[in-house]
Amino acid sequence: MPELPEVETIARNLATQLPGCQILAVEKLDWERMVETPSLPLFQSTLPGRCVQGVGRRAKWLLLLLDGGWTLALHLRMSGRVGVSGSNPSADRHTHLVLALDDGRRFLGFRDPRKFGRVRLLDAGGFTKLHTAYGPEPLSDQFRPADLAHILSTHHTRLKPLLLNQAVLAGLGNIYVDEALWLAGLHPLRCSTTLTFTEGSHLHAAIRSVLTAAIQRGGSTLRDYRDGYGERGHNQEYFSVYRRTGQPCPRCGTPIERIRVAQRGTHLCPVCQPAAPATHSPIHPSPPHSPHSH
DNA sequence: GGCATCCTGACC
DNA sequence: GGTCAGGATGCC
Repeated sequence: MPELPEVETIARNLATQLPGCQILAVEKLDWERMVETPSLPLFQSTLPGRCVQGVGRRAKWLLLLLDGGWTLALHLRMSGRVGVSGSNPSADRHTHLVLALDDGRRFLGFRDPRKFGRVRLLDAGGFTKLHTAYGPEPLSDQFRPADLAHILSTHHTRLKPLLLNQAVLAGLGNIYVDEALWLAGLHPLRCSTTLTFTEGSHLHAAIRSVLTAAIQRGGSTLRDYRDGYGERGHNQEYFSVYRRTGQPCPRCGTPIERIRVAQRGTHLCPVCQPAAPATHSPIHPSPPHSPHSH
């Protein structure tokens, strides 16, 4: 599920509700593999009594900044959902972590039907490691077109897998890569080193535009995603290509195509995003048949 | 790079 | 029954 805009939306919601709250108890934890670090006993014993001092986000991690220098980091992966509620969500079979807050009348719940979600309780060192494991934040003022140009020129890779790589650039997932590449008019299989500086600048602008608009619309809800209040996002109503196979391109009317790139469903306009030029010097002459049969 | 794997649920 | 799904990792 959540990519940068969804996690950012949740973080902003929780930032209005959680700071100042105390974690009373770990009310429920029934999927132990969810906790990556530290050991379960330490996780269970460290949380009670901690106060939430702030809420943030790094890449697709939701960060609850606690007193004592601890950070509770939540990764929602595909189907995770995090929210505060006034009733205890422990009875729900898909809610695997519940923290009782304050006097026990409010609860922070982490629901995840697919059980891919992960939780880490980090000390200051772990917090630093988390930050350095990821590439730049695309919406940061520090992220300039030249920074993307440097990324593109130093990786000899197709655009989509490159942009999905969190260590290279933080926060993009399958939806927003497809949308950004369409907006920039770039084919997902283009090799990053073939882009001109102008194309790279367009991609830089497209990434920021797509993410900013999605945050303004509260994220994209396909199925599981809800914001920190349990509300759906509505950015999915504005998709240009994502899951719009066969529907007209908003720019030129050509039916949107779906291909598979890096094992991910990938959506594009074959006219606005011209096919990838050769990524290597052509050792072999052109193939005898056009790859397009129609 | 490709592929399997971690899981459950929805849809055909 | 098979296929697909917003993510990430590990193993050729």
